[in-house]
Amino acid sequence: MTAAEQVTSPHAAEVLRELRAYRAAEEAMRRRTRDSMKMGENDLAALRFLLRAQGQGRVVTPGMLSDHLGMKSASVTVMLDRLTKSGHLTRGAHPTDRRSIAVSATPGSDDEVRATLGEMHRRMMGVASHLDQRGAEIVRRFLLDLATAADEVATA
Amino acid sequence: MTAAEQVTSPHAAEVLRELRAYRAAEEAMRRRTRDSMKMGENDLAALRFLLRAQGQGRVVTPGMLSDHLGMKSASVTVMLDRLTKSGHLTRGAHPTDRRSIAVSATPGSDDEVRATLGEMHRRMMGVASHLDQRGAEIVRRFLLDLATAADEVATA
DNA sequence: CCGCGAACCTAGTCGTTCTAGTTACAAGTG
DNA sequence: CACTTGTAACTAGAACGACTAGGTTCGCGG
Repeated sequence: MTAAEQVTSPHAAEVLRELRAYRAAEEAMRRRTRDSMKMGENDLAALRFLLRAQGQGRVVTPGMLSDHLGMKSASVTVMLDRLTKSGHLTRGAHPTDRRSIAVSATPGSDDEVRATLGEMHRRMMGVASHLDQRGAEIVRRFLLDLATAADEVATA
Repeated sequence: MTAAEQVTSPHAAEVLRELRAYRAAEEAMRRRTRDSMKMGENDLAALRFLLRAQGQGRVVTPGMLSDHLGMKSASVTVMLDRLTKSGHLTRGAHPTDRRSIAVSATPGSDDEVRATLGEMHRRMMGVASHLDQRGAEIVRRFLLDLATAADEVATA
């Protein structure tokens, strides 16, 4: 707005506008998914985390979900109750630590999430595949710089 | 994972990984800001919307916030109560429609938000400015395609 | 074998949003 | 001008989700 900001190149503003538009679109998509599954934000994030870990054969405990989602362990317990009652996951015995618990997604939940987020992932992969090697490098660098910028804000 | 997805170029996966990293970083940044201001997500979004509109001399009504944030008007009322009590905004008379209300941010609120999100915006602008014309076009196209993909998922 | 810490759960509270219903005003019609 | 319909915001009350505090069970080191 001020004269000092006029030094920025005109196409930079275009890029940021497009970035905002993408973020809005993705958020709206995520919201539609949550609404159609009648879930909260954390519930869906937990399922995604769970499915990804399961795909790699890793065991997931409530504590890991607590760390990953930034929730207190008590809140995780209630969330697991909720998702268990809705049939999205089950609690089982932990293979090595009898204090702990192994959380696993039900097959139905797996299908449900893959049907929506998997579709999204495929499309995104399609978009990214249209980049040639140089384009990919440019985009990658751009995203990396943005992430660095975000990390540095309000941290110093 | 399956053989069918092996057709995607290897650098595409890299790009998507970077994209996820950026989204996580931005979300974390936003969360830090919200926590430091002790506000909810919508509260902060409302303030940003308000400040941007105010910068353009536009009048903001509760109804506009309701539309923009996807909240019910009743929820907006409560949110305005909250933000008024915390000293971030004031309610005033609407210039033309006496049914309506003009919401405006307090100077203190303006400073507070600019100090954090303005900093973020400057940094993002800096990153985007490092792109040359061709790079900007590539990134812009990429983001536009992603937004289109998100829009089309679960809509058909 | 005993105490300490870790992992999870239970109970109670608070904050945020929603639905339903109300009041005040605007706009169009005879 | 009187009347009807629609719009803007608010009030009341319930639902939902996350947090704090306080158990319970179990692994581990002395």
